[in-house]
Amino acid sequence: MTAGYELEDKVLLAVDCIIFGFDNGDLKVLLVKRDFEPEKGKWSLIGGFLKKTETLDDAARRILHTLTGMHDIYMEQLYTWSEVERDPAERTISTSFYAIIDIKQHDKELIEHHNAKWFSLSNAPKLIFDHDQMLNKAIMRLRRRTSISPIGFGLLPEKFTMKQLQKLYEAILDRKVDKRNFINKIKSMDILVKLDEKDMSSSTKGSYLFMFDQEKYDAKQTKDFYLKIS
Amino acid sequence: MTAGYELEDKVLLAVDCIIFGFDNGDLKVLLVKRDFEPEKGKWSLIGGFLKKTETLDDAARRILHTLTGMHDIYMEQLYTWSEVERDPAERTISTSFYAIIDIKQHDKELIEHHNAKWFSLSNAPKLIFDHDQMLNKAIMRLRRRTSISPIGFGLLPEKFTMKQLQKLYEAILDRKVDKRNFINKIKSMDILVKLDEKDMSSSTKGSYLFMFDQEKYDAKQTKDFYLKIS
DNA sequence: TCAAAAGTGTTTATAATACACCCATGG
DNA sequence: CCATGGGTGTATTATAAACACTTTTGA
Repeated sequence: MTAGYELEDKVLLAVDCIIFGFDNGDLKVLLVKRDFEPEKGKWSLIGGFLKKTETLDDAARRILHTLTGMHDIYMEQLYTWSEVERDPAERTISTSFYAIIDIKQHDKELIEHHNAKWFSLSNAPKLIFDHDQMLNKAIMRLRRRTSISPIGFGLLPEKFTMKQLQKLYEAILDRKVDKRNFINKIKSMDILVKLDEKDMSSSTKGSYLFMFDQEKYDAKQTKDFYLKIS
Repeated sequence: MTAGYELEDKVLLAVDCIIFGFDNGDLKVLLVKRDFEPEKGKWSLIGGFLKKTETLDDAARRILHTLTGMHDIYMEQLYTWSEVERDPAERTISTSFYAIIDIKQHDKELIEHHNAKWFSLSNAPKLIFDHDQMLNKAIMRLRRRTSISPIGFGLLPEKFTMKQLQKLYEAILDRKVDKRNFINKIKSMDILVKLDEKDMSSSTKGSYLFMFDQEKYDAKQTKDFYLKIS
């Protein structure tokens, strides 16, 4: 069997990862200082090149791990960018992926990787190539996702307060939501367990801690379940 | 300036187009008989390879035109497929695009291209590689899009009846919708103009013809406008 | 005159939104 | 005893869904 592919152009396929982090009410993005040309020394998304022996998802995981030490991050494919001059050095197509994680839970992994740094969305530096476009598209996608389906585990400590959860939504959606409506909505979703424990760190009264109920959450995920935050 | 890209793998980047067609209440997909190895003679999506000098969108348009004669079709990027063994002949990544068109308006262009053929979704043949997956993902995306935002121009004749529009939605969503709710909804969107003309071809009473109001439609498109069909 | 498709509104249910006061406690 | 953040419920509005009869006219 001979394939008729001999005359076709081959190109470099890059992967760029947009990692959003949530910490203390603030939505951030993880960037790295590029250590090779072109644009060496400038800030960029976490990127690298696909190898022939791996899928794009594999490549994204490998690159993320190499540049930041993080592992077990589920990333979702976002878009493939193909402007001819997007990388001035050579014709390169890039597929972008994104994920959102809890910064605290991954801080230790990151400490030794001094090239990677968290930036608040509001004061992120200008990025190389079309990475600003990628970031924007990722923000849009994240907002849409967030407003129609509950945010998963792993973004908050195992035990968290309603206030923390609300702050998370507010950070992603970039607007305030009504406390009572928010709580009612979350309750109606029935994916949280209220604990007897209280968090005393931010008030005299203390606020109840909650956990995600993995089973209920999974059950709902499979259906056409959605959440709309007022 | 030297780029540090020399050691990276290069791959073939393919483009596959999923063209949905609507004709007479039936939703179809356009397939071609492959005329090169591997899998020569089998049915596949409309595909080809990216050239170094074009974007993916350019490539999609070029390939669609080459294989079917169609032009001026706006396609939306769907997903990039990268399983290592997806094409057994050589490592190939593929970005898929989709569009939906009015079959009647493009029939003439297609007549001379005997390799391309419309198939109803319900009895499409098995496709090569991962093309069935691509098709499925495209159907899902099309349904979601359809249920949250009005379908554009170009899918129906310039003048059309409410019945035709309803059939279009029903074909895409693959379920019946209530006539009165549908009409009320469409009216509330305020993007159609009712003409004085009637279509007499399907009843003695005749049914009014409508046209899209391009300006109103564009205005709404820019907003967060959406439509939900009961 | 009747068959076949067109056209038309109202009621009900559900979901989204707006909104304000009391509670508990450590200092 | 009071300042601070925690906790709670209801009324209103908007949207979705269910539902059936009358009109027209060519054959």
